[in-house]
Amino acid sequence: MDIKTTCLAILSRADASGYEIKKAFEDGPFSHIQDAGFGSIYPALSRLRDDAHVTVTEMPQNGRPGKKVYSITPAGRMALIDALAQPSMPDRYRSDFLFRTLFANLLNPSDLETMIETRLAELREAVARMENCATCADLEPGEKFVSGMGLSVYRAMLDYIEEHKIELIGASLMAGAAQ
Amino acid sequence: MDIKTTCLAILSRADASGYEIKKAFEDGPFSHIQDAGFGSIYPALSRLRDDAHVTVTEMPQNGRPGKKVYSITPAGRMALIDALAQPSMPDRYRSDFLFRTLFANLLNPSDLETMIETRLAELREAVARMENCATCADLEPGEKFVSGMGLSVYRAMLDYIEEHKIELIGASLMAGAAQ
DNA sequence: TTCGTAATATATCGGAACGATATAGGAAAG
DNA sequence: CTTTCCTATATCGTTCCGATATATTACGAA
Repeated sequence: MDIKTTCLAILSRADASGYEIKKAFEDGPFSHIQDAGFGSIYPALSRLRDDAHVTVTEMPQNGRPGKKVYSITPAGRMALIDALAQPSMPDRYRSDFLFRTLFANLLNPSDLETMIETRLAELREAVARMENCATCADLEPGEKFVSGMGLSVYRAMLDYIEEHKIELIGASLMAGAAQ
Repeated sequence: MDIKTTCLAILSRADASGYEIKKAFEDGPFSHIQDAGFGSIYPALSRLRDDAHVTVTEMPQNGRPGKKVYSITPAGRMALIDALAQPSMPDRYRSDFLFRTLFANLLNPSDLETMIETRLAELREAVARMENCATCADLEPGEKFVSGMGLSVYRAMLDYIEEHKIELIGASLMAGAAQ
């Protein structure tokens, strides 16, 4: 899914500025499954404007740099529907954390343990945040599905690490003793 | 984790050609957590050679374009250990599939169902492949940990989609009827 | 009060990475 | 016998992303 389509999709829900699109990637239901920085969003919006898939309305905001609100056009909506109907790219997961665990023998055990505990804390926080989500009751079906999937996956990771971390640390201790 | 470090890590296990490094990303224990194409690997190897972190031995292979076997140097090993000790980047997950489900209302129900069944088939195949893994018994601890985590996560996804797909398709049918 | 920090807001640059593609011989399959 | 697949290296253009620059408001701390 390229960034142009992603921006179009967000704009199909509501008009937004580049900044608000960025926020949608950070906080909203997209946060766990897509990401984009300003360096991707602004060029994408420019190209979408060139293609007449969005229009821009500049709103002078008393002093502050004028807020540029982007709106999807009918042509943009058609392009979006077309792009969404195409076969989807396979999911991609990149994990520095897991890559490092593969080379746990090159890490000293205390660093490894710190790394694991940090990850556990992050996962616990993510799970807690998603469980106590105030707006979770009145989400629309698609958002509920994605959010539920996220929670389910985070729980699986959390449980797995808690159950098996001891094996990993044990192996690291033995590797250190062998040297 | 940049590609240079990733290549170094693979070379720390065994000498390899660029092609073999690519295969390690496709088949090996790395396949689910890191990826790189030739367009990333070859420039990375060139830069590693410039930094004296690897050496190259060209093996003329009776006619075929000479195989270039890369070996990690002591300096490379130190750079690797240094890089592995640094705090890890947060995991990143990108899913076209889940992004599309967020916009299920823009898809027609039969396309949506096809998409979901395709994903279920992929997940079932991945789980089956990991369960019947011939070499799983004699994996080293780090590889066992990562592989087990992968299996656990794939199962969680599979179960979740099977349990909740009906809600998603139902919502899509209603959206179609409303139009 | 003044200072610093965070939030709002847009935008660009350079480098890293990726997909597609070119090249080429050997092996296996049809 | 010919097409396709596997081994193997390499580059090119596009896309992407992190870092950075700029500017104003607001709020709390020193």
